[in-house]
Amino acid sequence: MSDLVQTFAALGDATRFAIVERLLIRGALPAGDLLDVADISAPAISRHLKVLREAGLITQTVDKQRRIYAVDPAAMQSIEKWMLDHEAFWKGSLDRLAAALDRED
Amino acid sequence: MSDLVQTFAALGDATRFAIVERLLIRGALPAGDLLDVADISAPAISRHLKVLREAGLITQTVDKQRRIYAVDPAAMQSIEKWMLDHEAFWKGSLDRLAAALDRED
DNA sequence: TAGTTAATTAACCAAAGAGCGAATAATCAG
DNA sequence: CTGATTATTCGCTCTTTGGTTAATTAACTA
Repeated sequence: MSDLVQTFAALGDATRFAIVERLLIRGALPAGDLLDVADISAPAISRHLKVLREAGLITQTVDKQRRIYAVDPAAMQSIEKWMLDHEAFWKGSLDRLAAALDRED
Repeated sequence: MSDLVQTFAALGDATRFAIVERLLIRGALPAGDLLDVADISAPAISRHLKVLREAGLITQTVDKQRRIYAVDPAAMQSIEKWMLDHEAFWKGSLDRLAAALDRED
């Protein structure tokens, strides 16, 4: 599986998406501060964190008995790169659509 | 499940990702021109197309007995919007990293 | 040392997902 | 009408995934 596919797969779960969003908004957080993103058990959250880590979306640093998680900007950049690689197709299509809508006036 | 999560989930499969990539590069194609993106049966491809359609990533138009598929630019744009919404965090982090690397010279 | 906090790993179960071959639907060509 | 083409839906199996509770690891507190 290509890296990007794994990245998308990791984001394709509501709980993991919520974890990433919170980390994007609040910055680095210990696992304990992520327990309430969904109404599931701590082990379940821990497993989601592992999936995100293995997909390269988040990094883990150890501080005493705490594990601090943060989004890895490189993963976000790889998504952005893919979008830019295909920008010519989808962005142009939107421009043409906007132009078509304009002409309807 | 939020629309965006469903979009990511749809892209988080190697076969479906390959279908979307081909459609981005070549533009609209009939189902038959997508059969060889993976070494699986036609029914399997058909099911993947259905998942992509239900996620809003591709559109289907009927032409005689052919079904023509194309990427929906709106789906791509919703991904791009999410990236931009959080750009301040991850893009800034990369800038800071680049600056730090520059200072190492 | 005993107890508490923070988080993970282990063992297990149910549901979802991805594959196949067979059957079906719809159109086209003779 | 018959047969070929294009693509889908159906019924089934097998694997993966996401959840649970219980047990474990590691560090802090008194």
